[in-house]
Amino acid sequence: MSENIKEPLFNLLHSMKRSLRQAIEVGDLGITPLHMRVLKIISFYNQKVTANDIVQKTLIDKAQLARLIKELIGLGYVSKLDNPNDKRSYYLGISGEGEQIVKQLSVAEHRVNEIMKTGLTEQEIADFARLAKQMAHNLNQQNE
Amino acid sequence: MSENIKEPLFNLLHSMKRSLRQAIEVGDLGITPLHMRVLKIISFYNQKVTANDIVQKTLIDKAQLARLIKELIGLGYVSKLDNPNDKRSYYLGISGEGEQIVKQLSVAEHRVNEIMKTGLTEQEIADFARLAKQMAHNLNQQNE
DNA sequence: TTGCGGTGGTTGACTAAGTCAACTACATTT
DNA sequence: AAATGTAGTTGACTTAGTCAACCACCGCAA
Repeated sequence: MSENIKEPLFNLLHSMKRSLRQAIEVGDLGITPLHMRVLKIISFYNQKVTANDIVQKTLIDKAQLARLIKELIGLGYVSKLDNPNDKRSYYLGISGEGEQIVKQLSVAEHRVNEIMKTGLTEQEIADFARLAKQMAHNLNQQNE
Repeated sequence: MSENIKEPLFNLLHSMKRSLRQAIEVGDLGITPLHMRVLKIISFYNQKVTANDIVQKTLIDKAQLARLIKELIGLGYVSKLDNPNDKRSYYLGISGEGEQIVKQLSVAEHRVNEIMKTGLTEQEIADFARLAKQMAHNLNQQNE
């Protein structure tokens, strides 16, 4: 009988979310892990990413994302820029404060990342990430 | 720079939860994936498991678990049995209907499991599970 | 060129999941 | 026996995730 993968995965995610939340709360400012996730993407693709792009990348529901972005804008971390090619959409840019937050919280995230990797080799980490991607891909294929 | 493991993991969990929910909804009866998770544990350790044991195993918050169990009892899938050694706690038993549900939904879960494993070797699956456990363990160590 | 189906984004209304604190009842320690 | 600890419950709340309806705009085909 082949192993059930879900249970360890649920456990891992749970622990990870808890650690991340704790790490992030230190320098707190109304930011949740999900805000952080989105903010990092916006930071990375600064002014070259639309809400819809983020939906594609993350599979976050577009309704939820619209709200997250509204909140990030409300906090002054993000702004909308007109997209001259398509008046329905807009590019997302990050503010100086936004960058601050990303930088600051990246440190915390990195710490969690390192803790998580304790006792594992780079090869194992890479394999793990590869397998996770593959499995997600398998599941997503199925649902279309 | 070492790879960030969180993003693929978040994606995988997201896809997995979605698939599971869909798989479970087919034969629906007020059951969520989390109910299922708890119900399976109760089925496995039938009459030999307490609420607190489940909290230890899963890290589900005890408040949340109390409510889940109340719901499962309300649905007639689970019952409480007095624990003669400790009047504060009780053992959890599963009913015939409960077993039915577990059996039925295990099929659905197994299907999702198989989809997830497409193109991976048994060795890779085993490694993946091992690494997930190790990482969860690392994180949990840290938080005490 | 208009009109029609599709897409990006927003809002409403909701369910599921997770958290924290306070409390009850019983157990253990000292 | 008193103090301290633990199992489970309840209240009140936050974070995530989902679905449907809608608007403004896009692109294409008749």
